[in-house]
Amino acid sequence: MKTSAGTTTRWLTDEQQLVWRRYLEMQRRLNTALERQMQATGELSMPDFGVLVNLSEAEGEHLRVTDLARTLRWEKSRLSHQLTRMEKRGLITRRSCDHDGRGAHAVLTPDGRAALERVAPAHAEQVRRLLFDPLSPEQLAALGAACDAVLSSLDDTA
Amino acid sequence: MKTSAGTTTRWLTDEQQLVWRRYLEMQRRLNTALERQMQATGELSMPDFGVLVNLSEAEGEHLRVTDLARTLRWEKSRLSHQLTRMEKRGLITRRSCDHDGRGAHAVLTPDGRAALERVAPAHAEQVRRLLFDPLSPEQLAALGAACDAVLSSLDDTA
DNA sequence: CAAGATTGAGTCGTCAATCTTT
DNA sequence: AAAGATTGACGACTCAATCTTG
Repeated sequence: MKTSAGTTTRWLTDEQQLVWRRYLEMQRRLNTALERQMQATGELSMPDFGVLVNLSEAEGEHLRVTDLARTLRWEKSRLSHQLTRMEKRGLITRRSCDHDGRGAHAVLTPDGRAALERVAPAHAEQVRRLLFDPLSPEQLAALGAACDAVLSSLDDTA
Repeated sequence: MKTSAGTTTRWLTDEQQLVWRRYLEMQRRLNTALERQMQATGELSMPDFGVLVNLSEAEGEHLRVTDLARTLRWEKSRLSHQLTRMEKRGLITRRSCDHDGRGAHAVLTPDGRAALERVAPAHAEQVRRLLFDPLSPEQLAALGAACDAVLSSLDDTA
């Protein structure tokens, strides 16, 4: 785009511009591909999958909603909506908390666990194939370092 | 997650797992931060911004809907919905095409251009600050190379 | 029938408001 | 009042269906 007059904005360099657009495109196409396959192999969305993974890794396959929200770094309302949709489909149930009248637990159902196991292998394969296979070990390390650098900078700001 | 028995799935290595989760988190938090600032400084979303940038860069500040969809690599229906919302807010208008009765053009309005110019400097600053400032030149190059590698692999598959 | 484009239904996500329990 | 959680309204995206013109 063209710049407006009289400002001292520091724009992106040409290389940064290019990388930024490529990054956005990669992100979107990767997401689309993953979403589509997950939908096809097990009628799950990526958010569904994230919730199911976390519950399956938890002791007793259940978690307090707050803890789950913190682990996923999701907003409470987003998680609540998500759990409502997943409950409607029988992937999880909600159970009230013993020691805290305000609290609630999300519990993995057998159906939820089954869906997860149905989907997980193909998902792992696809992530490997689409993201990691194309990367050299150095590029993998660089990507990891880049994520870390950006995340800690985000932590400082926000 | 735990693996089911009897399969030969090749899972991700520990390092890949870690990078993948960090990548997902970076992606989401970066998007959230950018969306929020764009909303705050100019009542625009990232998709709005993408459309406005492309129109502003086009000859005469208008594009055929098909061309715009191809440039953005968006599905037609997504773009159509997006244009409807933007038209309702006065950021663009639609004009029918002279030489093809089926065609339509999306045209940047003065309001749309104003919104773009209002938002662009802070957006560029933020992308630089959140993504590029934390990266060394080597990391920038590596990220670019990683995007290219993944994208060309996606091109081969899809 | 192909291509260009729009529409409708359904899911996902955010924000602000709400309700309950501590 | 603060913490835990839910709800409603609205924007964003996908898929399938539709409409119109070539």
